This record gives sequence, C-alpha cells and structure tokens, in this order.
Amino acid sequence: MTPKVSDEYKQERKKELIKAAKQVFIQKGYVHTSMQDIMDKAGISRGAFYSYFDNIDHVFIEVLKYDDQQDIQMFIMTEGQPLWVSIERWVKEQQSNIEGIEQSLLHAKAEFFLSSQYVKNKENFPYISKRYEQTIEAIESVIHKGMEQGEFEPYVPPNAIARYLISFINGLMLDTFQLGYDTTKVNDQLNVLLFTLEKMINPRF
Amino acid sequence: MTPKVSDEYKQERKKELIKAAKQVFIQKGYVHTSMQDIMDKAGISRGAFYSYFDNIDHVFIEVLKYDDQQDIQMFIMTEGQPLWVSIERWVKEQQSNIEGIEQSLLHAKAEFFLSSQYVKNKENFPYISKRYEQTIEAIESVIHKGMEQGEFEPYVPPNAIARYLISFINGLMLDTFQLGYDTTKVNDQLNVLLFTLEKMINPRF
DNA sequence: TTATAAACGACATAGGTGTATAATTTTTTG
DNA sequence: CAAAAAATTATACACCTATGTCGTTTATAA
Repeated sequence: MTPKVSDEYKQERKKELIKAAKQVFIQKGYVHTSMQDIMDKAGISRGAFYSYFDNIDHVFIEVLKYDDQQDIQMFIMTEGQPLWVSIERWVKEQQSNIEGIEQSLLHAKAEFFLSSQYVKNKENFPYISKRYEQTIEAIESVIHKGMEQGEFEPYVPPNAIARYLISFINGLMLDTFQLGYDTTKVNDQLNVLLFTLEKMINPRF
Repeated sequence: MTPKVSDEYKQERKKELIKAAKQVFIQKGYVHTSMQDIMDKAGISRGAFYSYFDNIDHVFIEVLKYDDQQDIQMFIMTEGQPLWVSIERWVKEQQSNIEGIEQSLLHAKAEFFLSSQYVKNKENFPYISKRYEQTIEAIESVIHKGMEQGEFEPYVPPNAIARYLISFINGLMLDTFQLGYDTTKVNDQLNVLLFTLEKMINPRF
C-alpha cells in the first residue's frame, strides 16, 4: 500500500515550480501572469499544478518567501567597521538592485501590493505586513546600535528615518519603471539620499 | 438632413463620461475597472461609449488630462513670500493629497504606470512622460529662482533634488496604499522630508 | 416625411479559472 | 514477478467575464 512518492520529491518539485513561477513573474509582472503561463513554463499540467497551489496569489506569496530567503543577509553588518560604512554599503546594494530591475521581482511585487486581493484583504496575507515591519525594525535597530555606541546622534526619530528610507527606495523603483534607469538618474538620487541620511543621522567619523 | 447634435453637446457628453470614468477609477483603481463598469456608471450603452473611446487606456488618459487640468496651480508661488515658505506649503499640500488618497486617482495612476500597455509601449503615450518632465522642471525652476535671488545655495544639483522629491512622494504613496495612512506615519515622514530639503537647499532666512 | 447621426444591445471571440474524471505512474503485496 | 491499490498527473469540461464589432432602432434636423 501507500505508493506515495517521497516527501523530498514533492518538496523538490514544488521548489522547481516556484522557480519557474518566479521567472514568469519577473518576465511578465504580476498582473499579466496567468496560471497557464506558469504551467507552460514549468511544463506541468493544470491538474498537477492545482494540487500544489490553490490560486495565483498563493503562488506569488510562495515565490515571495522563496525570494526573501535569498537575501536575508541584507542588513548583516560587517563587524569591526563603523556602522555608517555598512549603511553606505546597503545603499550601494540598492543601486545594483535597481540596475537589475528588469531581472528582479520588484515590478511584480509593486503590482501585487497595488492590484492583488491583498489590497482588499490584508488580514489574509499576514506574511506581507510582517515582512515590511521586519525591514523597518532591522534598519531602526542599526540606528539604535549606532546611538548606543556613540557613533550616531540623529536629529530625527530612528523609526521615522527607517520609514523614510523605505519610502524613498520604493519611490525610486517606481520612477525607474516609469522612465528607465538612466532617465531616472538613480545614481544622483542615491547620492542625494546618502547626503540626507548623513545629515539626519549625524555620524561622528 | 444631418440630424447631428451640436458639437458642444458632444463635448459636454464626453466630459460627463470622463467624470463618470474618473469616479469609477477612484473607486476600483485602474486594473479592476472594466469598460462595462464605466458604461454602467455613466448610464450609456456599449455602442455609444465605444464611439467616444477606443479602449480603456484611451479613457484613462483622458481622465488623467481632465484631472491634471484641475490642479495646474500646484506650484504657483505666492508673490512676495520667501520661496522656502512656498515649498513648505507644497509639502503640506502633498500631505492632504495623501490623507485623501482613497478619494483620489493616485492608486489608479500608480496601477496604470505599472500595469497598463504604457509599460510596454511608452512611445504611444507621449502625454505621460511629458507630464513627468514638466513636474520636474517646475520644481527645478523654483530652486533655480531661489538661487538667483540669493535665497538658496544648494549643496546638490537642483535637478537631482527635484527628482528626489518626486521619488520620495511616490514612495510615500505606495507605502500608504500598502499600510494605510496611520501606520505609514505620513506626517513624520514628511517632516523628515522637510528636514532633508532644508539641508540640501540651504535657505538663508 | 425622410435622411442620417447617434445610441442601443446582441453577438462572436477570446482567455482565464477551478474541477471532475480519466490515464498513468509508482509502490506494495501476494 | 505480477498485479492491485494508491498517489500523482493529464485532459477535457463547464463556467465566467471581458472585449470590440455590427446590424438595428431611435430621434432629430431639414
């Protein structure tokens, strides 16, 4: 009895499906991706696919989780270095993220936040808000650490700085979608960001 | 012969249709609005409606133009006042815009920029990029004016400041959609914005 | 009246969703 | 080593919603 294929196999297959879905979302965005598109990309039938995922939002959340796993280390600070250096490094990282915007999930993510069921039904997607708050906290805690170490003496509340940072980066992404990397002058804008951060955080070198 | 109703009548009717469409876009956003929704709202038949507009993008652009007309005065400066005061006033205006975000086209606009045909076919929508560049120029010229009058002495290029401003406001909107007005702490963030603007522009009081 | 612009509503088409049933593969067991 | 049983996958279907067009009807200006 119980012919059941191994659990690892199922896990593995699901992962493959998620990878395929990610590729499609990167290519076509969230709004214009259908279940069929993903099935075609993954080379799987309707029936099989629906046994793994209930609907496209479900697929997207799974892709999001998978993608988040890849960049946990985002705010890992280099020990021994001034925190300010780490922050500069993080901003530079954002730059390459935005440079490679066409090869990233950023577009699909923005679409998801604006146009999916999530908008009307936030309680059904706890992972999403958790995700945001975690990012804010991560940034905030770096600033706090800097204050404790006497490296920073911010003029504005750390929480506001953190939210400001995220807002700005999000806006920069939006503009880049709208106008392209060059027209947006991402570099210039990120330099402006660093300038303002320095003014707010007031690091002692 | 020629039963034709007057041109004013047609113009007037078109305007009514645009108003109805605007209401629907405000309520349902861009992505989830269908032609049928607008027809229902306007109380007009398919055939008649299609004689005014070719497709939904066409409708949206017309709504956008109509909406833009309403707030041309955005950056009109109060004569005799320091320019810095006008800038502060503009930021406050953004605040009320975002407060009333549920009653505005902002959501639909963001969706349009991310999910409409515009994304793949920017050259077919010249009005959109024109619109953006004009905004940048308007902001930039205020800063230049301030420089000429000796009121400002910016540390970063005016063009970068202008783009930075727009990016940030856009990002703030996005976050507000995602989290709501309170959670986003729009006020705090706009105060941060003013702080950074002051540092960059370096106004002499 | 009557010619004709304007408005209406049915239709053909298309693409997508989720499910129910059939086919296939895998595993267990005699 | 069959061959039955169970899990997995494939296919076909029923249903839905939207688009843009087209033949018809309505209303009006001459």
